[in-house]
Amino acid sequence: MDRKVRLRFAPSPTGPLHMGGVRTALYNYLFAKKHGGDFILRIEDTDQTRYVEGAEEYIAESLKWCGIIPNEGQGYGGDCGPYRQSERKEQDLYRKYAMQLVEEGKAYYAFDSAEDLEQMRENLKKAGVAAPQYNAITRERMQNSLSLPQEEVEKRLANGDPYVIRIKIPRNEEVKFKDMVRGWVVVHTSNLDDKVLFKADGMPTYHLANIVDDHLMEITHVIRGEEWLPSAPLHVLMYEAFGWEDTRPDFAHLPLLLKPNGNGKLSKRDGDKLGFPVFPLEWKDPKSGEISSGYREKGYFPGAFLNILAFLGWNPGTNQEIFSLEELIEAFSIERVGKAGAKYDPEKARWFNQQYLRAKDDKVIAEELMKFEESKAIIGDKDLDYLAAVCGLMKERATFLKDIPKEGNYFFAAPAEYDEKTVKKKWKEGSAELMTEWKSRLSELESFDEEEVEKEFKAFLEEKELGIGRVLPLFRVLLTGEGMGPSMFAIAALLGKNESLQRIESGIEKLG
RNA sequence: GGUCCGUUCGUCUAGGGGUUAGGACGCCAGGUUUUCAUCCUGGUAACAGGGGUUCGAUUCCCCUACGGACUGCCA
Repeated sequence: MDRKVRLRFAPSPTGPLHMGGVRTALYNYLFAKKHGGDFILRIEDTDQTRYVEGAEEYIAESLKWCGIIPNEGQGYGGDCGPYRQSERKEQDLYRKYAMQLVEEGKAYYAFDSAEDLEQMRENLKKAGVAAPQYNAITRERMQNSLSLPQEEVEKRLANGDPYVIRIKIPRNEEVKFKDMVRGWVVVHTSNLDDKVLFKADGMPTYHLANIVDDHLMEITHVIRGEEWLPSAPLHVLMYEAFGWEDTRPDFAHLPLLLKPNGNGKLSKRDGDKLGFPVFPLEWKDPKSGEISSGYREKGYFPGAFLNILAFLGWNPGTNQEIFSLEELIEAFSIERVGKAGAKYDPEKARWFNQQYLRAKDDKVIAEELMKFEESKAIIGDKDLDYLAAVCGLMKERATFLKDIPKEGNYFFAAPAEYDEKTVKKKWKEGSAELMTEWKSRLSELESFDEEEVEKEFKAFLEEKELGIGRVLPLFRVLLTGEGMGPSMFAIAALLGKNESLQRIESGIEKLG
């Protein structure tokens, strides 16, 4: 087979995409790009009852922010559209395929109501059956085109009685397929039930829509979460029923993302409870108005976010950990995806972002910083060059972009208060005089750059016969209000002569 | 309950029949630094348990335990 590699990401717009979903999208994207293939975005909105306002837009925006750009699909065009399943349904596409299976005896009509089904399950449970199924045995007692006389079926159909179409799972067969990450998986058909393929509302279920669309869109590889593993045998059976086994995509089921502490998979609820986002972008629930934080708003770089995600379940087999998207494409291979669930570690996520921050150009950081309103409020009208210089000094000690103006607020305004601990420890009798003297020394300086200030300071120390620890903290606290920070001489130089002198003066006044 | 999937330092993981079981995050200690951070050096810490197979098993097989997913006219 030398078909063109084509992968799709097929989320359903039932809420914001969470980080596990983004990882699935990423792996699909990486695999596609690695093999020179297509990456398609398809919207699986066959459940009208679960439609959530804004969710589809959220998905699109999230992928854009991450830089996972489909080259085909909803919002991107292509020859296999529409890419929204609710629109494909309009063409009666899915009904046609479901009917094909009915006509071939591989699927059947079922007329049972929700109550009937509930009743059946309850009865079976009472009888000691732990997992009641609609299957080869129970369907005999239900109302369907396999159990009812043909005239009755035709009558009901003609009558317009609501019905669904169920797949007729073959008896006593082994379903076998080779998962790209797990190897051979074998399931006996006696454990499978007659899943609904086509719903009473005229919509296909996930299973039907998924298989039909993957086939029509010529998908070659399906990479999805482990939660789909149990229904993979059903899908294999469906490809066989349709006679599409030759072009059936290969499957890969990804390990789940687990919550950092305790057990269970990472859920939407965990994030803000445990102090980290689970969503790429901030999300406001349209109904409850509840806000969930996002990586973007928290200050993560999209590249760092992707890097974090890539390493949750995959590794390159080398010691390299920092990968650009291009490098990920180059290095990715599905064989190196692990089988076990990965606990998400927010600490390591922060480390990744720190690495990205450090590697970035000061000017780029400065520009990106201006995108955050809260940062802009601190920065004020300072120009970009100044801001870039601040970033240069601060980025080594920051994890997020926004830390820079927050922790370096003294670059933008004179300190309003002075670090208590430092003042208590260092500001003593004679400190005011000492600093006044230092101030006059500074005022005589002709060029006020880092080297000059440092040279002058050293000379001052020597004259006074004082240790650096006696004087520098005073200088720092007057200029910044802090007891720690980057090089004092660089700070002074950046603030400039006037501002520095002024701060010393007003500081001395306040501290006495 | 049933079916399926999984199990190497606290976490992400490499490795794989004979290794001092490697790296990264975190943590700890030391060095550098005016301070904090960075940076450097070092340290802490793991093959779930039990049976096989084998000269030898963490690696292969089986069982147990534990964890997870699924078990909807949801996806």
